[in-house]
Amino acid sequence: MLVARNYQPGNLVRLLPAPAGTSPQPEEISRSENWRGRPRGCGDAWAAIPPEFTAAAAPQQRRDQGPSPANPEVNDLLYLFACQVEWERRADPSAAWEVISAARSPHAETRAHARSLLEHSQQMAPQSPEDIPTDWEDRGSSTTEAGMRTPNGPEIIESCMGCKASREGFFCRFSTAVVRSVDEISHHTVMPAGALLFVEGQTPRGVFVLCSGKVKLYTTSKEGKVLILKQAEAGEVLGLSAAISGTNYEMTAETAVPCQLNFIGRHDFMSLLQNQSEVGVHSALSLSREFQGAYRDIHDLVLARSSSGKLARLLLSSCAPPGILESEELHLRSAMTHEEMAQRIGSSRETVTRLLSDLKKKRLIRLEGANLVIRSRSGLEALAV
Amino acid sequence: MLVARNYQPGNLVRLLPAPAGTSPQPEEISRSENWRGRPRGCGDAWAAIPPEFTAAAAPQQRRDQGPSPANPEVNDLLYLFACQVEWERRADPSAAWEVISAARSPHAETRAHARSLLEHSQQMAPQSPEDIPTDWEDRGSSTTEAGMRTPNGPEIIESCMGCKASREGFFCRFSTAVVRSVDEISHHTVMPAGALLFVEGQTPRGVFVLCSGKVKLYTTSKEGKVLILKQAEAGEVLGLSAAISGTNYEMTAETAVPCQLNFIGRHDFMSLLQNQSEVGVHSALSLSREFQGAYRDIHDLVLARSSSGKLARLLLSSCAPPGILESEELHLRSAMTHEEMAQRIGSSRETVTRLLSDLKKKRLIRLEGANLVIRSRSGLEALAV
DNA sequence: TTCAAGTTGCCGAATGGTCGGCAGGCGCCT
DNA sequence: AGGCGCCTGCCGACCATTCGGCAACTTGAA
Repeated sequence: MLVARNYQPGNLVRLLPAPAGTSPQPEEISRSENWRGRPRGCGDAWAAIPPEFTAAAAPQQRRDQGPSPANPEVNDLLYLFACQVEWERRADPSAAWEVISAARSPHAETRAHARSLLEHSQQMAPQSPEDIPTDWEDRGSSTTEAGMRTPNGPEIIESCMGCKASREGFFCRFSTAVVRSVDEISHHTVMPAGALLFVEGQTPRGVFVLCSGKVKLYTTSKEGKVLILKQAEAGEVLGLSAAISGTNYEMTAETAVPCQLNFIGRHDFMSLLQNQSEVGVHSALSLSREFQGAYRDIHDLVLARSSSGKLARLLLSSCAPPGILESEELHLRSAMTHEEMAQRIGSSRETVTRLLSDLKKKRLIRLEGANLVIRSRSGLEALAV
Repeated sequence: MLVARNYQPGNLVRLLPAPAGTSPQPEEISRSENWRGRPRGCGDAWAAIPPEFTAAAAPQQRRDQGPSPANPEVNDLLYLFACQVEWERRADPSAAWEVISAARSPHAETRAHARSLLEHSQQMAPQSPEDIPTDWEDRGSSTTEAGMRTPNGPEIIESCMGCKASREGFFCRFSTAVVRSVDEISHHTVMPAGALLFVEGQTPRGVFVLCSGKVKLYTTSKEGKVLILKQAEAGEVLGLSAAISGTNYEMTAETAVPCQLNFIGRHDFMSLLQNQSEVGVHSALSLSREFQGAYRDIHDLVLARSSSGKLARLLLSSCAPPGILESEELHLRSAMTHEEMAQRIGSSRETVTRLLSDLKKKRLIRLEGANLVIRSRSGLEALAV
């Protein structure tokens, strides 16, 4: 079983199979290693690529990019590919981090490319946790706050047996005997915000039970456009459908806040599923809920006549659930940027900005500093159709 | 167990809970009873409504329709509502048929309204098969070919035990013991094309195993716009997620061709699910596949930059799977109308027509009478991104 | 404090899609 | 055969959305 580890704030942690394949294991990348405009944190990766590989890279990039003559980004893309090759050939984690970092680049094209590299590179069999590279922790030391150990993080769950977090409706609400079996095959981990649990297109390695925290689930189009499908809450399972059906992950899972997670390898999970009917029932129930949610999303996203309805629905759904004691005014500490809202409703940043100012003009919403106030809940509901 | 029944060709059969609630059971409506412009088949339903109910209907309609003064359809909508009331008050199936018929009306508004009525009316508990109204079969006698018994229909499956249809990958591919349990709680039925198995928004009554045939699954927006989500093939289960999670059906299931179906009531199914881990595994597997398909659809439908890509993908997916011996030219006996294509890609008929003529101009496709020939598979694939 | 990056707001131009309508053609029913 | 309804194809107009770019502002890091 993996030990729960804590990371320094200010670092990005990535869960990746190591180059030779590995059970999910956290790796870090300094946030100051900004992707665009040449790497700072691991500038040697580029130089380390043998010439024959960089040469081979060129046509590969061209094919992916299509005919884009005089592309100013071609060097960056070449660099990315080189990192990828380096990562696979030499098991160099710094090269991997480079690619991962690029996958979050603000530039759609770069993002799309990095993701496609990630997708193809991670198709490896899981490996035992013992093979964690010894230098993964050293990476953190280059940042300012190296070595700090979760100053005020949540309580760490070491075992499912005495778990306080599990509540009614949680996937892991099994009978004691089953919890024990689950615990035996579990890998407990803590992830900071921004960690990638799995990437769209990867072969499934297993399932993640989200003990606490929130995880963003999204897909990316070929052009790099992002669609946020849902935000998973504590008690949900992630990657279940891919693990069960054996097909590639259909989306990417990224922690939105620091999370407690419990990883179960696919093989272990499947045998549990076959032997304990309770697990099957819970899985079927979780999948059913997810499925219904997915179809509700399709309905809302595809059949909506305009974006304004989708935006209104998004605003309503991101504030507290409609209790009886709700007044018309609803405050929501919207940490969402316009960009993120756009990604949730399958639209563009521009449209969201325009629609929000429309709503402000119509006095349906109001801005109070960083957070948004719904002035007329019923008005929004009318818009949401 | 319900007896497998056969119906006359040329009739529409609807699976409905009878007004007092019933186990799913087929009812018929003559295709010649065209909905719009006043009922022919059951014109008495309108007259039968007591005045106080038709009066009450008016504000109800207004609320649903919003401010639409001088609406020429308001009479039709009133009539629909009256049928609905009649159906519920007097258990008059002919009134129910009227509503159902309207749900397939070519007019979006009428359709939307009828569906909303259906949704709310069918929220009743299932009832035993013995309560089949005695006159349901008489209805068929008003049509030209009354009494005919499947002249050339498929072989009728009476029991799962000796079932020849079940193949590898079918949901019902259980071990012999489980098949026997399933068989005991199964209701075997045959449905002609156009039967509604369940309607979006209904409370789940159970699951349908599709033994043979094809079933269209779709959702409808408030405005009556239809989105065809998928076409289920033999061996799939329908309504699984709703039955398991207990939430309302998230879509409507309508047979596209005559189908052999096997209905299992929700209560029976759930106890089977809890007792037989095999059933849980199969359910989880089916749900996983459906789920992945749903997310693939979201990805394709929402993230596509334009409709042309979606249309190209639709054309490619509706011809034979890409075998190795495929030439560039692919014939597909497209029984799809432009309207239906539009509903599959979440677009409008107009757009599909225009895109198809574009494709013809670009010599990527060709029309050979009723069916469509793909002249350049690779060209389409390039479009499909 | 200063700089850099990200976020927001706004503009005009372009585009792709929808709406509504109309006419021709085809097949089905009477 | 005639009539009817549905499907197709096409038109112009309109609309929402997107794109690209730019400037002001906020925020966090150096």
